[in-house]
Amino acid sequence: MPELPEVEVTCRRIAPLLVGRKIRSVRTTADSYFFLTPPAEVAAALQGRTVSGVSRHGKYLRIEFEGGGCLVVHLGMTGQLFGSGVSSVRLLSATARASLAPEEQTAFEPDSHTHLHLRFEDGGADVYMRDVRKFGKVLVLGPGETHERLERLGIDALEVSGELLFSATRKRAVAIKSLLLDQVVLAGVGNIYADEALFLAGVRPTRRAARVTRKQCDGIADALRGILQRSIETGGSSISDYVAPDGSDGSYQDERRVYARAKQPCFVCGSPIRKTVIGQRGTHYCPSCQK
DNA sequence: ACCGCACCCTGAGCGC
DNA sequence: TGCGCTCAGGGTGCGG
Repeated sequence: MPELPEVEVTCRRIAPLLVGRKIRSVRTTADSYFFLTPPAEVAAALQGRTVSGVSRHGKYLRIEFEGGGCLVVHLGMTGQLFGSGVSSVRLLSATARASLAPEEQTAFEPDSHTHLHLRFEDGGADVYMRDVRKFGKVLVLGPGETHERLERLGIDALEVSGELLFSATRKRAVAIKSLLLDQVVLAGVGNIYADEALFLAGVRPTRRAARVTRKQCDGIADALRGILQRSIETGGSSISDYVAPDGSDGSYQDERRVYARAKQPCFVCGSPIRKTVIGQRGTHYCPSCQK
């Protein structure tokens, strides 16, 4: 489940495969709500364009073109952006990996979930976007054009401060966790990092936002920045049953304190971690450490 | 303006 | 073995 760190790592790894290269042709799947811009228009808009850069805001990626305009990509829950070369192995789903013998794992073949397939004039590695559940999104923006979804995004979560959080929480009746997940307040935080940050800050996720103190807001902001930064450093791994054979993948999953640890002992006090539901999302916390 | 909830999708895991 | 059920969740959009 890609959140800010996973998107940042994807951004850094995909950039060398895109920047400076001219797109020769684009293959897409059939139209679906995955395509905010219809697939035929995406293909037409990308063909012949040269990528000038890749950037990220919150969980959104922008693949920018020389002469203006860009392709906006959101990975949703299961989105993957990767090249046909060395990086493909790490970015395939656990299922796809498990079904392949180790010696076969370098040969990715586009499947029905591969919604974009980019080929380049230089004949080098292809680039794929794959998304099994289609919660991801792609859209094309012309030069200077914007989109409401992007306009509304709050400050990137790596830049969050206690002051910002404090002012955003005033008069808000929602659970503090729901507020952290609100991309209009803060862009990039997802379910895992919200739970982890609230644990580190010692704040119970069900607490109403308006009742969180200024000091606690400072704690949450510090915890968020620290966790996101640390996760990027470790490769931005998300929670998964899969363990990379070579162990070279992101390892943040090994550092989580509460997420997906229901009934297991808290690392600080030993109390069993509790699981509840907030805003349709599984929520994990220590009943003793988080007030 | 704000809040809670249904919904989009597919695969994994479970019980029978 | 295989069916049917439940769960996972980012984000939108609806009704209250």
